[in-house]
Amino acid sequence: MRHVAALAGVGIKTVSRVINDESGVSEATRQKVLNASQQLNYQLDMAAGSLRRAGRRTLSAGLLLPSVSNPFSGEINRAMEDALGARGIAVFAASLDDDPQREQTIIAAFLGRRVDGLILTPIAKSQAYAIPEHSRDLPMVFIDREPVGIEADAVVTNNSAGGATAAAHLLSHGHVRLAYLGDRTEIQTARLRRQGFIEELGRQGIPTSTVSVREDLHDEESARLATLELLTAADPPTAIFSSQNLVTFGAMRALRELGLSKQVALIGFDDFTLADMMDPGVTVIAQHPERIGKLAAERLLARIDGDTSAPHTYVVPSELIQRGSGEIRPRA
Amino acid sequence: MRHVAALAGVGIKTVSRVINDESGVSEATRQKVLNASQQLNYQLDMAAGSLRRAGRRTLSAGLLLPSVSNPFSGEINRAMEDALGARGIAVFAASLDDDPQREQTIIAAFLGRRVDGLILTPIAKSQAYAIPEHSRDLPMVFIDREPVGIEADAVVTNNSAGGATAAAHLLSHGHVRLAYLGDRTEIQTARLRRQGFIEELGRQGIPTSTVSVREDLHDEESARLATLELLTAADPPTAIFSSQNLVTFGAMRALRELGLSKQVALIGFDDFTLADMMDPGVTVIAQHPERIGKLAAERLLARIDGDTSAPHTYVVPSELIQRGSGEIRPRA
DNA sequence: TTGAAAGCGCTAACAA
DNA sequence: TTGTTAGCGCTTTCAA
Repeated sequence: MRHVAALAGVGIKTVSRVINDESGVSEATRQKVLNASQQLNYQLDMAAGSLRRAGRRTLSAGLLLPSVSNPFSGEINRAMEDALGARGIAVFAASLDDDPQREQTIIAAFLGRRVDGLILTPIAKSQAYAIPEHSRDLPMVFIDREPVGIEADAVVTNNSAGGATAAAHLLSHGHVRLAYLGDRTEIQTARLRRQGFIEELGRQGIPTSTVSVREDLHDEESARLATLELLTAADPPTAIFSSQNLVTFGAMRALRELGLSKQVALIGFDDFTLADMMDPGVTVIAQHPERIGKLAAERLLARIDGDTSAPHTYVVPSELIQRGSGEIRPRA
Repeated sequence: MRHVAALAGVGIKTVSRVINDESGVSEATRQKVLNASQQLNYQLDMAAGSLRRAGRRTLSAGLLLPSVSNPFSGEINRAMEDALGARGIAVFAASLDDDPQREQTIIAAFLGRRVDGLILTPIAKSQAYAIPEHSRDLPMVFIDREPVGIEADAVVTNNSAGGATAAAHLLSHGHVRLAYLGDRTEIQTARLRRQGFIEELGRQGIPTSTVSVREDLHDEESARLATLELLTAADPPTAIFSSQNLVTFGAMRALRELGLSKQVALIGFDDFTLADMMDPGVTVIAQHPERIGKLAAERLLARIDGDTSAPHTYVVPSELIQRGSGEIRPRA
């Protein structure tokens, strides 16, 4: 900037004014500065600027996701980028891998970079450790899961309603013996999906004893094995609700191995690519990651802009998408 | 930092030394400083530090991808995060959407944040515009496609070899009438895949006239329509090579609509989730995004560390994965 | 309309 | 082993 000022023959503050599009610069001076800055290929250093700027905005935000390589996270990441990018905010994304330790490490790394805000899927049992930062005015929005031990905005899918929808849908197709295949029970969303599913069954008079619940399934293989066991036992279920993508995949594999894909109903939580190309197409309770991401970004921007209203949890509805597997009726 | 120094009753430089783990601080002083910094919940401001630090490292890097929401990019993003994160480097990722305009805008945004390096999938016809930055010592590594108009490291899949492998595989299963379904021809990788495919056919004596080439397919629907046309015309191909994921999906849909999934061979470039669960399983030429990402990150780190050897293009081999669709033989 | 001076939080260079 | 001073590139404040 000094160099530009020298070349243009003006003061450094004038250059700053031109570069930042502030008013109060004559057109002639403006042109001189613009020329000089082009000649020198000048690039404003945002970090240096934010050091002094009121509010100290760095125009960057941190995004903590299960893993940037998972499609659900990818959609959220993209929605984030679009919404924040429109305001000139760049986003640091990082993967948590279900590791509470990482959660803290990454947050520290982002704080060190003085991000203007944080959007995160909480992993640790409690986010109370973040209270000092949050109350120090660092905007935070939680997504997918509500935070524990701290009051902050959150944007989540209506997990229990999704589970209930799945239950009602299967019941309406005549099933009585049902199974729930769930992820690790320490995961809040998994618990809510189960709860919604089981409660709806209860409301409709299905005794708990005829519902098989298998949990702590966190990958395809464990889900496949659990499904195999379930279906080869005495009095197997005629319908399965799987609480998550990988679990759904495992269940699909087991059904195929047993030749039961067209006999046993299946509803999976989470939509996935090519679900309609399976045979039968896979009925799912779809989440809307792009809406979640967009809404979370909007909340973050509002907080950055000074919104100090009470923290609120925003719920994005899930949606039943019928593709065949969920509409299979039990054999007579 | 001043506050910490005051509270600990030491000089500011001593605090700096402790926080940055420099040597030459007595254990007693160290503890005093550590205590004070914990009490104040002190967080080092990296941006301020890099302003003065020799080399001006910001410990951040920029990653430009087709879209953070696409699975291939997601894998690369993840590999990047792992490799760079191990060195304390945080990554800004951004989506290009095949828009050359965006490419420049985003690069400018990253330069303004003084990233230590840039990893990018080039979109624009030429990257010559980046020469000033690159020669000004900004490390850059190109991935997926080689840059044009600038000399820099690149990490790419062996696209033409992948195309040739597909051709050879189909020929070895007795096909004579083949079709190539390609993405936009201005995309370098698409051109290379076609070239490898066609050249291998030539080498094995297949006349060009028996090869149907349909290009400029950039989404599922256009690929589906092209495939339908191809298969319902006179003398249809008995084998299809599709140059990209979405194109493969479109071809799969068309084959299914016509009831030809088990009659017409299909090899797709790019692996995808559930490819083995299709009926038949889809044979693919798989790329290795995680290897590409890792290698690119390593090259970037080497450059950041001062490697000044001549730029080089690294080739990551693709891999044929047989799952059934590519092993279908033509009807007698 | 323009610019000089101070200072953001930190590290380099040097002095004690 | 410790501390002081200068200054990184910018914006703020205030004066011209």
